[in-house]
Amino acid sequence: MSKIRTRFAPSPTGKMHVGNLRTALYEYLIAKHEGGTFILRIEDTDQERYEEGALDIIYRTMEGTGLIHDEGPDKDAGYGPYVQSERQAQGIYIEYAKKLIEKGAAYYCFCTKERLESLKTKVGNSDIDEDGEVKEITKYDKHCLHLSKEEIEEKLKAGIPYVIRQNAPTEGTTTFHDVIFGEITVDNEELDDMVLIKSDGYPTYNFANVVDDHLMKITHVVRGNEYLSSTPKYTRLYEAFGWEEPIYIHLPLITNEEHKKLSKRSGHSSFEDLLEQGFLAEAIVNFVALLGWSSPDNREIMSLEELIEVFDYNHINKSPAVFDMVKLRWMNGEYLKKMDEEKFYNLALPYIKEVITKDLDLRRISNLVKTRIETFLDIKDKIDFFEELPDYDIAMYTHKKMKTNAENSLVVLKDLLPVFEALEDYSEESIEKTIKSYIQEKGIKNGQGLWPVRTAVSGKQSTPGGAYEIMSILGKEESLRRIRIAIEKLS
RNA sequence: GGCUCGUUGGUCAAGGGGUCAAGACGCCGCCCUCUCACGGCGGAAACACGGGUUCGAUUCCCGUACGAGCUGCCA
Repeated sequence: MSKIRTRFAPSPTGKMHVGNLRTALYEYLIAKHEGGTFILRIEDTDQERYEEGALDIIYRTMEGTGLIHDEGPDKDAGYGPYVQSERQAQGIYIEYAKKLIEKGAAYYCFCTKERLESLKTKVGNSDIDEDGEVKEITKYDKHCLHLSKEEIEEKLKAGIPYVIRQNAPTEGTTTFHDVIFGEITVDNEELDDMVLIKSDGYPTYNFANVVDDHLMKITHVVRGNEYLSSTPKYTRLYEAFGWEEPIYIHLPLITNEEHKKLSKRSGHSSFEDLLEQGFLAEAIVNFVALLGWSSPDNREIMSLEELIEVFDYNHINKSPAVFDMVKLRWMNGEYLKKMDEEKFYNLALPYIKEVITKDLDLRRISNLVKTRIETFLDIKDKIDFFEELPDYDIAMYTHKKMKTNAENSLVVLKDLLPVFEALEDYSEESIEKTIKSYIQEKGIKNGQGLWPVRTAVSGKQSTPGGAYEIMSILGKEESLRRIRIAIEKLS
């Protein structure tokens, strides 16, 4: 079998949707698993939806996720250009559309918007679209198919706007094969004469895709499930051209918690949003890989390299997958825990500096927080007490499991205050030794001694790290100040 | 409405005629422990429903229900 060639073909219309990201990932994995070629093609045939900067987002996402393409606009390997608007300018699509017209598989259509509108039939009020409007269905009536050569010439010459439509058969059936969904057959009666070339001269996605996939020798067409129902039309196109169809791999949808297609507002719709929410690119990629696929050996935490090794597109799921933020958070936490200290520190630093302005050992704070967060955004709430002692309730000193209460705590803190005042060495070890010997001397439990101290210096029920770490990071002066405040509160 | 697809615990997800129906997240409990976390151990929790086929269906077939996608000169 020839070398695998897959392509990622995004439209530069905004952010990188996680569904698109997974498609790109799978295309990359399918190719790389067998040493194939992964191609980036830009599908900018919709001038209206084109957004400035969207191209940058695409490149940045690919780079950030490690999905490095072998061919693309910036790496021409002889199949270029890789940008559809440029291909359009070269007349590629119109050339192929005309070939179809010659074969009778396509035709010029001069119908006006008004006439098309009149073709629409209401479908009943049971079908309401997102805008609350009653849906209408249209099937083009092949009106222009019957125009004579002379009529067409005349209209063309007169400059009447036109589109080129596919001439789909009205009888029989069309069958195609999908790796994941198997054989799918539809009645040709269902096939609409879709537009191939728009009146602005640009090809539609439907047409450009088929032409480019063939011209670029794409072997495996990987795309979302939403294209499943239009695939028969592509099959007719391949047939009309006499081209061999690629292997189809339609991916199950990724949905939100309501089992609906991910929308822009759901907060996790794009890769960039996720980064902003404190997630790591590796974790996002890893997580998204597991939406619709699982490794044969049950591994879940996997690098891109490991994914390449074991990924098998024959074992992709059929059913839609819910994008579960909770599990993503867990996975991100796993990556954070595994990360080496230095790297974590560098990534966490900006978030730490958002809360800590005082001259504290940020490195130690970073280490404290490393195993306790799932995303970088969690850092803030965990370390804010280092910056400033919160105004806490003395009820916190009462803890039945620690066998301690406000009175006991006051005793402990009063006993310890002069000891800490006298203590010169505020290292963790030194503080630990000091408190432990007090505890031993008094014959009390660890908790009875440590709970009051930790509470006093942090003002919080729970903290990353314990009393020694906190005091040591805070330093002598601030620790003493907080203990004095505690004594005052408790007295 | 029509067409197409889907349906294993709350979520991801193995399995695919005979299994006590894996594992992970989350949840709960216990252990560790100065708190929180980490780590360790354990627990609750699923084959949508109805008919077939079969000695035997979660697995195959057909219906039903539910869900989703498509039904654009968007991709």
